[in-house]
Amino acid sequence: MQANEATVLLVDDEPTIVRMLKKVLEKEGFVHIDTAATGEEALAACDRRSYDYIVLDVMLPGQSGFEICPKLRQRTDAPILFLTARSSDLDKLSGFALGGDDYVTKPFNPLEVAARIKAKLRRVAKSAESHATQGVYDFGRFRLNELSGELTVEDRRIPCPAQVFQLLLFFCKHPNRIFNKQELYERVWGGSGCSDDNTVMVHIYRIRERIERNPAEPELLVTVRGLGYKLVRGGNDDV
Amino acid sequence: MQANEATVLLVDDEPTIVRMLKKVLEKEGFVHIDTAATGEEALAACDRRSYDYIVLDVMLPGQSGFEICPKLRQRTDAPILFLTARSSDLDKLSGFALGGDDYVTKPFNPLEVAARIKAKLRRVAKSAESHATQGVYDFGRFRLNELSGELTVEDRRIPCPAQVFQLLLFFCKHPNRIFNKQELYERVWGGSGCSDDNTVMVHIYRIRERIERNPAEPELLVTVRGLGYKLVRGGNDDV
DNA sequence: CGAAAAAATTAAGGTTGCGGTAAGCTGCTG
DNA sequence: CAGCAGCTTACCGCAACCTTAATTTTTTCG
Repeated sequence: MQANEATVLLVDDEPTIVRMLKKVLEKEGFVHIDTAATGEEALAACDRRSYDYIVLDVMLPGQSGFEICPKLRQRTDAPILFLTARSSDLDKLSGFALGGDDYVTKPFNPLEVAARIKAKLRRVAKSAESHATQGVYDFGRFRLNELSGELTVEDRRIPCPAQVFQLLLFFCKHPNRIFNKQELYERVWGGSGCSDDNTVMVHIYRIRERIERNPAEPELLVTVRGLGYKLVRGGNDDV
Repeated sequence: MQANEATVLLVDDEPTIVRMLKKVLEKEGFVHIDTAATGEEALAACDRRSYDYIVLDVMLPGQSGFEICPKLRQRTDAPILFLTARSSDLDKLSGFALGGDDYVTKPFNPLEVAARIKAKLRRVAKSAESHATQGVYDFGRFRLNELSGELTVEDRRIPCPAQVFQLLLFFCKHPNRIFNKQELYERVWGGSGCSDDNTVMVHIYRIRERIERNPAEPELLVTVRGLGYKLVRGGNDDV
């Protein structure tokens, strides 16, 4: 993905910052840049179209960036970069539990932001090219082949029943993104009936006992208390 | 297959997308590119001539891409690449059901699409080449000759009725890939009528009693409960 | 052209593994 | 310390699957 094709959304309530950042990004080759001043505007923008990258200020009027982030995640898989004013905000970013992919503290160097966006987009494009093609999802420790329906953990074929497979496949298609039980039930089981949290939970467990080194301390399919679960893709991320 | 020989069909109702994609593909060396704005047009185009690759938007006026795909499959074996707008559509592509071979989410990089098409065509060309002994599928224990319609198991000619032969041939053409009963019925029998799972199942059994050492414990044509059936082939895979 | 043979489909019964449910337990969190 | 969210285990019913058999359709051949 090149800068001149990517669409970027800037979310910040301070016009000066937005203006400056937009200017720099444009100079750096980005042409599709939208802006939003509040979290609500950002959500609306994401409903309207789909972005390749989102820059999100933490301090926003109304709902904070932290509150908005999970809601954005329901709408898009795009990488999110947090702008934080105080370094204490950083504490809350531990493990990027909210689904963020990067962060920068104010005051920041706009060129650095541009560079990070470019780097991430390059990486996404590359991985999209190598993976997904042929429906093979490789997470290092385990590998899932969508077409042959095979799960391989540490080079060993592990039997995987249909429903477990479907759920794991869903996570593989949306790595690093948090889903709560309702969402999972709706999107994997097919929506219809009222969701059964427990059913989802049991299947989460069935995935873990297959792919985790120690199911009691998940490293791949981690739970984010109060928000849901996410499949973390480690490896090639230089934050 | 080279880009300058392949014929490609683009199906999308948004003229801007079609125009852009066509332009990029032409720049990438493709010369035979047709376009269609609806599923109906696409079907008509496939009746008129045969394509090497089809790019199919999911969101189409009238019948959706998902609905069109099986009907295209009755007319052609060409690889189909789905363009999906929302990532939730992706869920429906589990197992690339419906006969799709690849997918890309909007907004997409047209160069990536071009690259995928080229890669697939290269792969198809290569596998067609390696199967220099045309229409002969050798699975070690058994061998199927498409042209002469002969099935040989452990060097013994085994009589094989038409429908059984067709189904086995289909599996041979797509080794290691899972198909459920509906898919099999649509793609081997010719879709139209509502699929009869039982018919497929009986024919699976007919195949097994011919090629398996012990039909009760299939090793070649295995069932993946809840997902479907697949013909396993040890070693080299070109899915 | 009609009867017999083969093949395809439909039907029926038996088996099993999976998926959902529930229930008890653990450990955060306020 | 109480309450709640999540973990873990075990169990049971059902649906997916297999297999055989009957019936219909197609093909073959006298």
